[in-house]
Amino acid sequence: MSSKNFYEIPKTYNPKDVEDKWYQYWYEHNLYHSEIDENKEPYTIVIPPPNITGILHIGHILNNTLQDIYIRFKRMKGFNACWIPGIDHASIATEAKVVAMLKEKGISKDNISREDFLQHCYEWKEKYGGIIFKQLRKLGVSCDWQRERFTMDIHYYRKVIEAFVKLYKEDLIYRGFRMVNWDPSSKSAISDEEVFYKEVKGKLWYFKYPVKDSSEFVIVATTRPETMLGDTGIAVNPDDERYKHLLGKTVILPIVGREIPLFADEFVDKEFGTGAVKVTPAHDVNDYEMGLRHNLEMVNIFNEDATSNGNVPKEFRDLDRFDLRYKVVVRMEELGLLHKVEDYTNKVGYSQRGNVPIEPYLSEQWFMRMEKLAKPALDAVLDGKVNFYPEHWVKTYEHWMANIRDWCISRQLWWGHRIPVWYNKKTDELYCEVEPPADIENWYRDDDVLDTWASSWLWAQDVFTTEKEQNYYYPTDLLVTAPDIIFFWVARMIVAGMHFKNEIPFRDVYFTSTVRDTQGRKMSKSLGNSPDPLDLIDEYGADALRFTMIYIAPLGQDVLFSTDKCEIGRNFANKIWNAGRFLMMNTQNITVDKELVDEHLDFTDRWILSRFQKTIKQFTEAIDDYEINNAAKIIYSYVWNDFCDWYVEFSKYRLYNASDEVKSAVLSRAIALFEEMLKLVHPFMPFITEEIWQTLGDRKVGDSISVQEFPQYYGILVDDISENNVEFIQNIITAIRNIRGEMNIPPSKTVNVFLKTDRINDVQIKYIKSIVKIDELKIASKMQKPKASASAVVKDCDVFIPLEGLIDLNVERSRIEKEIVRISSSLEGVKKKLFNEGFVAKAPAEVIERERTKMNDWEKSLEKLKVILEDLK
RNA sequence: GGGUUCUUAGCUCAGUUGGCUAGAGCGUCUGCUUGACGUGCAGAAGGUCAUAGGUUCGAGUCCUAUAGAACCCA
Repeated sequence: MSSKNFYEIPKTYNPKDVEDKWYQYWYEHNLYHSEIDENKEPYTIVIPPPNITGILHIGHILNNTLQDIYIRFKRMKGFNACWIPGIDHASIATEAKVVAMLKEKGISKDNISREDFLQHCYEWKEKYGGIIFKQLRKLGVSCDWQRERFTMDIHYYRKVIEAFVKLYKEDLIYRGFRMVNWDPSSKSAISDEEVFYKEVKGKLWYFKYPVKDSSEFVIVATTRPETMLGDTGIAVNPDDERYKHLLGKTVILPIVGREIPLFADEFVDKEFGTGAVKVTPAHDVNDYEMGLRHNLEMVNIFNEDATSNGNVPKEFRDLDRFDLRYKVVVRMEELGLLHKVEDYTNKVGYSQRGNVPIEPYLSEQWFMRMEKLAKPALDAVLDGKVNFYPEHWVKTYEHWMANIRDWCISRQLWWGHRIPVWYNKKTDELYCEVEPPADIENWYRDDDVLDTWASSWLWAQDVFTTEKEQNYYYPTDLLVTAPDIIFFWVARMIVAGMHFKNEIPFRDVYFTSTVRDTQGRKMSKSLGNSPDPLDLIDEYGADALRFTMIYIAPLGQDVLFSTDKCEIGRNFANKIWNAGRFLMMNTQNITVDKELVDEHLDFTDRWILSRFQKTIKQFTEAIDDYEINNAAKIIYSYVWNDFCDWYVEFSKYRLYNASDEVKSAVLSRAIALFEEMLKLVHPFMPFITEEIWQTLGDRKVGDSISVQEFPQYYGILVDDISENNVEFIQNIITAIRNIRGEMNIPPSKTVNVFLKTDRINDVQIKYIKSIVKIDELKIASKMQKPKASASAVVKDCDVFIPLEGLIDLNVERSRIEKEIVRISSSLEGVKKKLFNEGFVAKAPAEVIERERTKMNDWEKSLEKLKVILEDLK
């Protein structure tokens, strides 16, 4: 967009021509690299590291646009802005992908060594791990690419291991044989947080268990008949009269033939089923607790993949748990012991990763003691050292932290940070250190790796590799993330920060909206309702997508997204483009210095300067308060309404009529203001603002709008008198347009306008005439309403348009009547207030004053309108 | 079952410590090849702020209850 070739500037903005070009430029000139600079205050963001298995989805767009807006804004504000990108090794997800990939090649994980398997994982990471960042570059993110990190980097890996060793030595990590959530698909334990509950329509089977030495049966109800093979007791509520006579007796477990006790336990709900429940301590959390209380045998009937093992009768072995269920039910029916079957809906725990029902399973695992660790992390948030936006997440956080349970951190996987524990082959002695034991041949190492979240919890601190860097950049300033990982990641990062560094990891946390489709459903691959962000960028441009997302995503609310909403951003980009196009067009035959010159300043100039100052202030405050979509609306409205609709239109009068000297001053100022405006827009729309900025002046190689100083607010430029003067003519212009519209006066037709006012000046008159087509403009402080004219009453001015032959008296009468009704009802409200003694006595003086002014204005208007109406009769 | 949030124009949402003549975008209707832009310009229609009480001079805003929706935890 250079002044030399205006006629080549396309009428519509085409992002494809510019976006990749400028990203390349920023990258080549290394504009977003940060180094320690003691003279500058740092502003730091660490990216929530995407999984190496992930691809870009619409949620990433929102999340990363927000981060980019803050980092660009702060950079322009003069901070040493540092945004650290990186990726997560995603232990369980990646291992599943690699296993599947190997399977396709005919390789089984069981047949290759751990080292070979890890080699495949690293190859996978090299191949796919970077994809998401290539995609993010299309979005324009201003990360510091020299600082890209990976959770398995040597430095980071070591930090994770050191943390484990430290916690072990502090007795905050222990090993134990416990019931855990078992994922049979990955054959690994998972944490409580990785389980989600699904409502499943199933059955409730009623089995008859014969009481020993009796003809009686006890009927138990169960949703999981297959587990009966592992039953070791029957429990009833101690208050249940139905079973009191059976307490202390034993029952013969059908199929198996095991003799199991019938006992009483408070836990049993008399209302559920028959009031008697089978107890399977090895395969149910509650039964496990009961088993411990009553010293029951624990019979594990499953292998790691949830097929039946050798602890069940021969013919039931090696069956998948669902086949086993079928077979048990059939056998019970054959035995005449199936009492009845009911439909039953219950909630079943599923593995988040494998999407299969989890199996409560007894195994040896590593756990982190959370209670003590959680306390300082909870306080940090409650005391406001860490701030959540929106604030209401504090309660969720508090609830979780206050009821926290020990965290199962071991995973039976290979890909990840291997637990730094060795066992002595002879003595079983346990050795936990960062470095292996010296006599390594006498030891074998724990096979397990750590839960991925037990590595990423150090992200905010250990992406900085030296102490000096940590001291400078840490704590970071802002974390932008989705609320669904508040426990997984946010909470644990605060725990890690407080424990290892005695310092918060970040000051502010921005929880993003959930992106949904227009029917309110979450975007998901399986629903196919998730548009590919790259397609959107291709169709609308990255700037348009960024702006749209922010514009429709208020803090703390879900956002309903659809492809066509991108038009908001695309149209806005086009508007900016054309405002620039207009200004450049006018530089064709005139010399301009593109400065905010003082020469030939009139009230419209002072008005836009004032409006711009207020916009800077409101915009900056909105960003500081994390009201980011409000900031988008503020800049949108300034650009579109103030700058384009009014200021540009005002400027045409002088650009087309005035002397070269005046033209030059007007244009200089307009361009300078436009350039300042671009800086406000830049954090939202980096590409188009760079494109226009670069061509608006002669820039040095390597210079960029993204490193210019952000516009400052100067209160001295706020000018309420000029704003009032512009509002005055805006009201008059709007009134004239309204009459023309409602009276169906064709645009080709010029009209005469009479203004009854005593406050208008010559300059204002010229602007009015240039904007609305007027033949004759007659102004007087005293005048009679001309015959057959349409009228409007605005503040300080009556507008009359003589319309001999064009006026429809009925239309005009109803216009005026409508206006009378509108004002009357408002006036009534104000009068009610002012005649209320309580109001006058108790309301603040300024409020009363405001109401009085309103009443006076409306009374005057009403009076005039009534006279006008009378005249029409 | 416990917790959090929401209910304002046809749709999606603003509305900051109560002072409102309740706003915006999209959509709808009318007119417009006006020398930046039809991805545009101008004008218009459209709301008893979920319901019922309460506090207050004054409630979309605060409190209580009810109804409905969403999410999180068990």
